Amino acid sequence: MRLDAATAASVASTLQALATPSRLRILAALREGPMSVGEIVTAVDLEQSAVSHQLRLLRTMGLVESERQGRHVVYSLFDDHLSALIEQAVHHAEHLRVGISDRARGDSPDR
Amino acid sequence: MRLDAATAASVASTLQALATPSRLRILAALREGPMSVGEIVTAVDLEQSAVSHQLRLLRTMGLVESERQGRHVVYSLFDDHLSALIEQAVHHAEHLRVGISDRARGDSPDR
DNA sequence: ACCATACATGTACATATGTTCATGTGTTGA
DNA sequence: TCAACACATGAACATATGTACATGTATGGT
Repeated sequence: MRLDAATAASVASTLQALATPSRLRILAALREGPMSVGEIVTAVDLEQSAVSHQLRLLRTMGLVESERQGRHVVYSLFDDHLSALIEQAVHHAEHLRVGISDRARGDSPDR
Repeated sequence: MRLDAATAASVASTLQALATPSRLRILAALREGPMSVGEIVTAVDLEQSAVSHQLRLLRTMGLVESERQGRHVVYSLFDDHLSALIEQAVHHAEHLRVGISDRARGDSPDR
């Protein structure tokens, strides 16, 4: 499979959206169903500001949608393809982690 | 699906390896089979130094393996799971690109 | 009208990341 | 042994990225 530069850039930018702990947790949580920002904040344990910034990014990239409900804004995954991609990515990535020297920062829970 | 911080960090770091155009192209090329560094350089059109650096990263993360053959060093994907992950990631990511405002990073618009 | 709630946005900043340039290391052939 | 080839590595650098802090905006209750 050879990817031309444009396709690679496009796909990479989408993958980039899944490639950070905070966004991955947000997206994984949203797989359970639509959630308000407040619920997401609780689910991922980040500052509200940080969550909003990441949601904005995900929204700009078309991975999530938002809808106002009263004072709340409810976010949801764009579609089932994304949900499937997340599930498989997590599944495969965890599988790949078997017996890895992993000196790359896959740790440090705090921050 | 709720991911704890440690799992999210771990999976995210793996996904990060796929989330850059250069590495994605390298990995996609390697899906066709083992290749020497020189062949990879030709395939992805990057400087040899840049390719070596990325290969080193991929190797440290356990995504690729290398074997010396004469003056050449031949790289290959770690296993079929990775190959499958790449294929699906590309496939899904391209599908997600349909009708997206995609104001993020360099790519061609379709709207 | 006022205020609390819920979320968004601007700014700043420390850190991470990818590439290039220069140089080092290992291997083959003459 | 020497030269070229193939690749790795170190350093420097510009840029991208994620977060916190401060503040702005919209909604609902009283």
